Amino acid sequence: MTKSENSSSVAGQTQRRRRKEARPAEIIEAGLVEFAEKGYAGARLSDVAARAGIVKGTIYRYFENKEALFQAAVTSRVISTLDNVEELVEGYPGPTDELLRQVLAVIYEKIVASDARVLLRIIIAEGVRFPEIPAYYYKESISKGAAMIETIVQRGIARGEFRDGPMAAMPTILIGPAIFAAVWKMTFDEIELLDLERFLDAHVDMALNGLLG
Amino acid sequence: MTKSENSSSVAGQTQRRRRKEARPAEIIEAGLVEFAEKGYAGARLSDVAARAGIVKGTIYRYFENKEALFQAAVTSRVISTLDNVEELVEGYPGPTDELLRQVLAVIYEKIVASDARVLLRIIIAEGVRFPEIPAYYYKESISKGAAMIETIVQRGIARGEFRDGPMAAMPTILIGPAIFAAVWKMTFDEIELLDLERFLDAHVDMALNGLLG
DNA sequence: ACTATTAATGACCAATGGGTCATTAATATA
DNA sequence: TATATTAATGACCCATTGGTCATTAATAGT
Repeated sequence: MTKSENSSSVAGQTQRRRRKEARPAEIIEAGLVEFAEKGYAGARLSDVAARAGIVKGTIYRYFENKEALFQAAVTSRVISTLDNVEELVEGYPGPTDELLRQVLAVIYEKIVASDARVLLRIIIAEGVRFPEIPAYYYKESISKGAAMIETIVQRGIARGEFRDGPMAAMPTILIGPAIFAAVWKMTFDEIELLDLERFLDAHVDMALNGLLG
Repeated sequence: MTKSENSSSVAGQTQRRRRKEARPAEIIEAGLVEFAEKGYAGARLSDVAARAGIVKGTIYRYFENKEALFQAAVTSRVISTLDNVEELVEGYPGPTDELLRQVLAVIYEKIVASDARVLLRIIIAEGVRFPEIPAYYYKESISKGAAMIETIVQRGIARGEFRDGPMAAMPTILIGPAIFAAVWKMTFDEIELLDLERFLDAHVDMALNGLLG
C-alpha cells in the first residue's frame, strides 16, 4: 500500500535503509498489486520494486526470480477468515436460515468487499498458465468452503428447516451470487456501481425464499 | 481452430497461399485463443501467426499493431444470442417460471458452456488495463441482459406469479450463479468437474423456490 | 571510533518480442 | 504465355525487461 516514504538527505534524494525483515512482505504486497493489475507477463519487476520503495536488483536478494515472487505473492494470502466461519457454524445455536445469512455476510465482507478480490482476478487470469494456483486455492480454500456450505445445508435439512431437492444436492450454488458480485466489482463497478448491501439482501432472499417465495 | 493444413510441395514444406478475405477472421480467431490463454502482454504475435498458419509479418498487413488486433478480437464476438432470447421473452405465452427456466437454459448453453467464456476471462483479466473492454461489453451485452432479466421478473410480478421483495429489486442476482459456473469452468474444472445440467437445475430451483421452498 | 558484514544499489548484459521492409511468388489480367 | 499486382515471407532492427554483479554504504559487533 505504502509507496516509499524514505525522505531526508538533500535534494529529495532517498537515503537507503537496511530492512532485512520487512522487505519480503513489502515486495510481496507490491507484487500482488502489480500482478493483479497487469497480469504476470505484464507486470514489470522495476515497477514492483518502485512500489516497494526499492530498486529492481534488491528483489533478487529475496526471491529467486520473477516466478518465485509470483508464487510467493499468490500464496501469501490464504483466506484465513474461513477458520472463524467454521467455528461459527460449529457451535451455532439458532435457526439455520439465520446462520446462513451470517455466513454469507462474512463472505461478502471479508472476500467480496475486501482486496482478496485481487486473488480472484489472478486465479482467473493466470490459472491456465500456472495450474498450481487453482490447485492450491482449491485445496486451501474452495474445498473447505464448499464443505462448510454443505454442512449448513445438511444442518438445515436435519432440523427440518430446509427442504431437500436440487439445491441441496448442489450446495455450491449458494455462493454463486457472491462470486458474481466479486467479478462485477472487478469489471463493471466503474460503469455501474453494485450496492453490496442490497445485493446481499437479495442473495439471502433468493437462497431462502426464491421468487415464488 | 484449424492450425495450418497447408501441405504439398516437397519435404513437408508449406506452400504459400494468397487468401485476402479469409485471413483477418483467422488471425482474430487465433488471437482470441492466445489472448485468452496468455493474456494481452503474454501473448506472442508469432504464436498467433503460427496458430493462424501464417507468419508474424503477415499480421501487420491486416492489423495496425498488437493492440489493434486485440481490440478487433475482443469485439469480434458480440453475444448475438441475446437477440433470440429477447424475442422469446417478448412473445412468450406461458407461465413466467417456465420462461425463466428456458432463458437460463439458453444462457448456460450459449454462454457458460460455450467458448464465449474466453471473453469473460479477457474482460476480467484485461479490464483494468483496457477499460474500453468492460465499457463495450456493458453497453453491448450486459445492459441488455440486465434489462431482459428485469422484464421477466416484472412480468412475473404483474401476473401475480412472482413475489415482490429484495430479489425483485435486484434482478441481476438471478444470473449470479451462471457467472459462478463460468468462472468455475475456467479455473477449477480440471480439479473438480462441474456438472452443468445439475447446476442449472439447482439454479432454477433456487431462483424460484429457495431453500425454504 | 573502527571494522566486518551484508543489504542495497545501479550500471550492465542478453534474450525476447513488437514492429519494419525489401524480396518472393501466387494469382488476376491481358 | 507474359506481365502486373500485391499477399506473404523472413531477415532484420531496436526497445524493453528479466536477470547479474561489482561497488557502495548502513549497521552490528568490538
